Amino acid sequence: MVDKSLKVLKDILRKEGLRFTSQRQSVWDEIRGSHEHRDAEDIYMCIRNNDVRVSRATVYRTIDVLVKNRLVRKMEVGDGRSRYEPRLDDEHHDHMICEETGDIIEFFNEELENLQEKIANDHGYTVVRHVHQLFVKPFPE
Amino acid sequence: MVDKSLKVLKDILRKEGLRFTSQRQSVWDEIRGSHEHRDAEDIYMCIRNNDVRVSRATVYRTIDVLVKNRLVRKMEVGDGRSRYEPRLDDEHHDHMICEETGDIIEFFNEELENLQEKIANDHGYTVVRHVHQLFVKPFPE
DNA sequence: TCCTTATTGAGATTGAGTCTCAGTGGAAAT
DNA sequence: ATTTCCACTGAGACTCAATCTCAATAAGGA
Repeated sequence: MVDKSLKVLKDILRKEGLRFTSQRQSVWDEIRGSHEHRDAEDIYMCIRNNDVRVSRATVYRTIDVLVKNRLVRKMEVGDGRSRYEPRLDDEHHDHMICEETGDIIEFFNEELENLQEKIANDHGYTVVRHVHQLFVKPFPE
Repeated sequence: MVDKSLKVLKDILRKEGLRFTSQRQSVWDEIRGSHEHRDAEDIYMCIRNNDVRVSRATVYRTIDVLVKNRLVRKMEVGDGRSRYEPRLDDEHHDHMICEETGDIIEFFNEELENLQEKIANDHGYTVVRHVHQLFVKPFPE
């Protein structure tokens, strides 16, 4: 598990002609280790709390590499801070954000995906990626 | 047309207990006058170029009022600058953003809207608002 | 081990957006 | 029309996430 993820990272760095460093490993480990949707500062602080020396700049730089290589997904919730989540398995999902509790629920709907592609096609395009967020509230009762 | 939009603005300001000022009128006129998706700096500069004295702070403050009162829709494209568009008629639409040309195409699909609500309902929520953006590219050839 | 050069960290910088506060002006009351 | 109150404005300071700079460090191939 750990070794496999490590290999994934090393392979990507090699492919990109980048060096494997302990900082890059720490950032990847930190993001991979939880499925929450975390911001860069949180990731940075958690790494530091584990007594690993790393700078904010390196955290941001490493995240960029991970996002570009699809190991991490970047998302905006609307408060100015980007959130990150690992994407070990390549399954895709969208997000439902509760405006009352801040909870983030993941969902996936095949029909929705197909509909999107159809709409794009109708306009002469094909979908490269998409952002779909439902800002919701619990049913009254 | 102009008078009607002006009345809409005045009504909202009155409702909110706010005063009608020439700056607020300028900001509303500027946004209302084009259907493009513009950022605050662009709106600010265009007003200044029309020889109207207004500050960035006032542009931001006025946009907030307009957004809160649903005269203007705010959207993020992912580059850190919010974009704004007028919503005179209350029709809703989503956006398709071409990653090659930067073109922004508006679209609306009833089926999509219903599907979203259904998905939220299945999780015990109701949709308050949503963000749906398709980042697309033209079909090859 | 040596050597090249990518990487790092500390801190400066950027840039969108917000805040402060003294001066201005809208508009209600007279 | 004048007064009076207090919301509004502008200039610029400030915030905060994210990026950049550059001297020092450390991969990792030879």
